[in-house]
Amino acid sequence: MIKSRESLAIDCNNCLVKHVCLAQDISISDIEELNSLIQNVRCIEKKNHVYHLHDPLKNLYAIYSGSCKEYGIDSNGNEFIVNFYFPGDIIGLESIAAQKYLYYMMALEDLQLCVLPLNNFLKTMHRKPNIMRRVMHLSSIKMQYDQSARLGITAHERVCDFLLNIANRMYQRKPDEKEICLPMSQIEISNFLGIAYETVNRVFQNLKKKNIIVMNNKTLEILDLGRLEELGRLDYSVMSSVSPAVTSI
Amino acid sequence: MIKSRESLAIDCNNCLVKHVCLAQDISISDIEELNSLIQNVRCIEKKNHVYHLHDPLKNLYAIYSGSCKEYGIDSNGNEFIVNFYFPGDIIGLESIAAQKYLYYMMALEDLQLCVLPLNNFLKTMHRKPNIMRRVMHLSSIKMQYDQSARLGITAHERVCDFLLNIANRMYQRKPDEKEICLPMSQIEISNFLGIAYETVNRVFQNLKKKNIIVMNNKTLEILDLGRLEELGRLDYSVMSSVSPAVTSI
DNA sequence: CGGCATATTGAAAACTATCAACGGCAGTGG
DNA sequence: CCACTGCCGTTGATAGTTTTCAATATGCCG
Repeated sequence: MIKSRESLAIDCNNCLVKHVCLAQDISISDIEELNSLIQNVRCIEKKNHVYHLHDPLKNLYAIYSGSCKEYGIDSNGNEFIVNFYFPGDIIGLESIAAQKYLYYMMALEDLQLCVLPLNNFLKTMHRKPNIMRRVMHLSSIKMQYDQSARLGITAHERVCDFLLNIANRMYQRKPDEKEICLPMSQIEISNFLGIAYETVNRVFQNLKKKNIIVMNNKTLEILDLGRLEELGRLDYSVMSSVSPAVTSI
Repeated sequence: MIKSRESLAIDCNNCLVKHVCLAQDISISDIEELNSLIQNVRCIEKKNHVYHLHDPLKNLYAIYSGSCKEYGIDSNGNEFIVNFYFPGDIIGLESIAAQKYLYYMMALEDLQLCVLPLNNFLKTMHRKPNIMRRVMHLSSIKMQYDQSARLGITAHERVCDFLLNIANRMYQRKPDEKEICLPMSQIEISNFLGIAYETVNRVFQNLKKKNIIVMNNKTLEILDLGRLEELGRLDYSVMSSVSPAVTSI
């Protein structure tokens, strides 16, 4: 379950998502500092947990591959999904203050996580001001996405904003990929957006009928970005101009 | 409009909200570092802007007194409120990555803002690891609140969660105050929550009728916290146990 | 193949937004 | 000082959207 980074030949220098992760804008010598900080990779199979609510927080994680969902259980015993995370995202940031994880984190696909021991990470930030700046930068982007992820009012707007958000983040990661793989189910999307899953499905059907998107199975392709943006509420031009880095929805 | 901190006798050591701001958990000698970093206070009258969308980001601000709203204009020209901020909150964090402000920030009441010049602030964080840790801590709390502020599904849940969120934050600031002053209008609450203002009003009327809250003018008192929590979705016990510090909704 | 989770669709019920009207209150200007 | 104006809060009636309930289809996994 835990493997050495070395055995998997994982290195911040040749990482496919370093441009959205810690290593962006960091000098070669400082990247070595990251490489020595991050010794291990945790591998977690689909549907397994990275951590549970209230587990003591010892590590943050940077997603090397795969995706996961962050969720809690409300007072009625129902799951509520707080966020989805993708390669390059840092997970655990919102739990630092509490020193224990505030939510459950479950793999949606098989996950490879670069392990960031929190205390050493803070020491590294202190030694290397550029890494500290990079962490502030990534934190800032996460705040920006968290604040604006849920702004749409109607179910249509919410679903369109969700698709734009995901598409935007995927574009940062792989600008050439037209097809987006959605690792979460429609039920999970509906849960995240706070609307009934039948409604999510109907909005998807509607967007398909208007030839704005195509979907088969889990793959999504956006045919008409302009019209999707008209139907959503957010102006994503600001977001994409920020930087090629994203931490969360 | 800009005054020296000295002339107003403002000092992190005797600040009324230092326990939710930067100075918490910081040694006396490091607090002097904060005091020398923060030379000025910006005073802004009610309904005036702290900054506008796309202004270059040179400063963060710590709210010394007053409150403000963060908002944008959507593609239809309508205002959408992203967040509310109160004394002790740091504003501007989500704009660091973009190096320009991502939203408008308007005073809801007369504001006094401690000015944190960003570059010097980053240098201070580098010099003083405990201050860096404190900033990470406050960032973490902001993420936590941003993620969980909007989780309710129905209008009732959303309004109740909003009240719990505000009450929680006010309790951190003044544990003895039973009455909460809501500096924003019902219209602004409805805008923030993404529901019609008539609906917000009806929920308030309903909560009053059930003797869960009392409201006159802008003051709110929660009579039955337990029932309010039942009606909301979030479990705020986790939040309040985190730490006596909050950065945003 | 069987069993289970997810996706899809229709119809009815519930909820929320919209439209409209009115009262209160503060600020403005004559 | 008082009328006037505009913003905010309040309430009812109606229209529109979304949820809920129900039934069926599809796809995945052992």
